[in-house]
Amino acid sequence: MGATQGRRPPVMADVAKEAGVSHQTVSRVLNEHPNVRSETRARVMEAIDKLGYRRNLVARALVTKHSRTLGVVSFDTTLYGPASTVYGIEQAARGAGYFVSIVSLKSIDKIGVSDALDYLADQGVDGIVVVAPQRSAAQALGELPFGVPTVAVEGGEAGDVSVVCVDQVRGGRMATEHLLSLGHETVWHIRGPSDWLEAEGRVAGWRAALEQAGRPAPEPLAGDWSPRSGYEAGRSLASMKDVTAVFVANDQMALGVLRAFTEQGVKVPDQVSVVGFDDIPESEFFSPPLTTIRQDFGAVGRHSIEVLLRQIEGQGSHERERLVVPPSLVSRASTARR
Amino acid sequence: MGATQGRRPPVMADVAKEAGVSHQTVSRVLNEHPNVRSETRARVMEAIDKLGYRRNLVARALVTKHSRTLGVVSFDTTLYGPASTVYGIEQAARGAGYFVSIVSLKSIDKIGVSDALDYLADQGVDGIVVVAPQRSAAQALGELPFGVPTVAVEGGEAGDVSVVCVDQVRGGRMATEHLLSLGHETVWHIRGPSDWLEAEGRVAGWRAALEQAGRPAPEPLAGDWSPRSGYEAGRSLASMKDVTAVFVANDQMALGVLRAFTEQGVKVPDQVSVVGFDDIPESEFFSPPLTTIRQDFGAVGRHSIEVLLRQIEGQGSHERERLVVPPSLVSRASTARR
DNA sequence: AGCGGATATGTTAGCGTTAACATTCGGAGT
DNA sequence: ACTCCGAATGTTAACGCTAACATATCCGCT
Repeated sequence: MGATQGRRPPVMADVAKEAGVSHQTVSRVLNEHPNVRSETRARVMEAIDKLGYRRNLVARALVTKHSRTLGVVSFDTTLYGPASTVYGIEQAARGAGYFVSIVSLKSIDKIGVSDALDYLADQGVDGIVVVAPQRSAAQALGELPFGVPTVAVEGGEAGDVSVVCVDQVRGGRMATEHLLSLGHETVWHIRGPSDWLEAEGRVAGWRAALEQAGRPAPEPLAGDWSPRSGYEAGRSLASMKDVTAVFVANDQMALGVLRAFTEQGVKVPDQVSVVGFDDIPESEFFSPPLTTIRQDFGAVGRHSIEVLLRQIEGQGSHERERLVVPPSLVSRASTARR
Repeated sequence: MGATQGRRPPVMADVAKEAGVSHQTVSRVLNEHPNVRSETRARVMEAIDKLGYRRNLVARALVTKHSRTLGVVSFDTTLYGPASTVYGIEQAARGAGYFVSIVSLKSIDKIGVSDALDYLADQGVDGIVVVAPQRSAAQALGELPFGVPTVAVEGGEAGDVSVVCVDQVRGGRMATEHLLSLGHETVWHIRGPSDWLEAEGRVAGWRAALEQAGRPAPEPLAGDWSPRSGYEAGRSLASMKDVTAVFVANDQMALGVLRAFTEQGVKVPDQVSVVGFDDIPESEFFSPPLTTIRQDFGAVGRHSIEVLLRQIEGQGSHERERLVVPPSLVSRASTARR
């Protein structure tokens, strides 16, 4: 007995005593303050090692008012797109020395997003990235809590915040132009849900490409991103005679389309060419391997963190940025010359 | 001038003054302490509303020593399995009033996991879930930081921690028995990487089922979970005459196998039956739709949080638990009677 | 009236860190 | 030798909250 060396983890004062300095000097060593004699520094480091001291980041956050934690709000991180984006965000954030706190929403309505933002703001995050691919989510960004810097990913013209997104319109255009360049008369489209900004963008690009080429735009078929909805749209398409090219708004639905065509004896790409969107890892091994538009989710994640950190660190400047990542065409065997 | 009503967010003392009570009473209201007159409570609530007060969780964490944050360490959350598990964890944690801080590792080596654990421990998390599907990751759980409660998901016989996992052996057995019951003489296997516990378990189940039926076990083919590796293994298999049934260790590789068989003119399920593992959303729309073993990732996530919270809240009890989630067979069109 | 014991509130003292200011010390400059 | 300055260190006071203890206040009971 005697010494109060309980199981309590050591604090700065313990290290200070061990090293024979004041706790403030320990703090200086930890924060790499220049004005510390290197001999003192060594002594402190030794004491830290000996005691197994770890600085208490909570106490630090209380006084500095920076938690070095970023919040991420996303929708269904089970899907490849959101999962990849969040992954990119997390990697970039950690690289910059920030923790990442995640909130995955089940349904992404305005209330859900607002709640999530409040929740994160309460926790004291230094900034927030909202992966807001739906219009309703983007709208929720209007009322942000208490000046927490925020960036929207895929957020369209979201409220008053910076946005990082993939150029969906351009992607839709690329897919369509690729098919037209192969000699197809026109291109059908299976679109995503109407409240998704990405779906809108892809439709717009598709329509623009057709218009520019002076081709008629058939009525787009509605899907919900799921393979099943693609399958159902595919069955409709299979029964029509004049369909030779289809641009499907994502790879999962394209898989459903391929399945439907296979069942109906429609040969891809001999009779119909198909282009998807996303380039999920499976696409290369569909039957046939799918031509698709690749989105660089990793880049989106990285950029969103860059923009956010710029906003956090450069306190004053309130200019909202808008960063657009270009998609790219990955040509495989599901498309052929007419 | 005069009043110091700057842009500074209000603190408890401000609310207290506004309501004409002490800050402690405000604290009691916030923490739903019973001994507060309902009239006082109302007055405090009103003041909170009026000032737009939000309690500072960092300060709270400093004094209570509980951050109400859980850490999650995972490997490549881009993959469907990990992504789904993490999603389940996050939902369950938030439901229980905890924040979730995520660290996604690129390569899951022992050092990576150790670093991640340190990192989270520094941040002051109340508990940690490690999604440790690789042996090397599970080993890193041996040296845990400073008594932070920890649960391993898919962690095998991980060090000294509780484990929640899917019964991989049983899954492998189910897949194999299903094929044998359809009249196949034996079942080939395309396995996952050897340092993955899940891969091992599935191999073991497959082997056990064959042994029990007194059938010869062919040498398993090696894969790395990717569709490409499945494709390559599939090409080998396609060139052999006596292959009529294949159990593939995950759905992505199974997709590659189907692709290879299609290319080689091998009909599934007429000539060869194929069973996968995971039941990813795409499997139902492969050509043909894939028979597979479903893992309930959501349940795994939920259970891991339950176990972890039990460990956090019931401080004393150190019994490590082991919770096994059963898989289930999803029968589709890629398997047929011999 | 007086007392015990809930019930409601206030006061004080930290939690472990950094910021701000105070102090000491060793030289360079005159 | 003396001043002055900057480098190195120490001391004190927050940060915003909860825990623990202290102080009313009210009620029923003898």
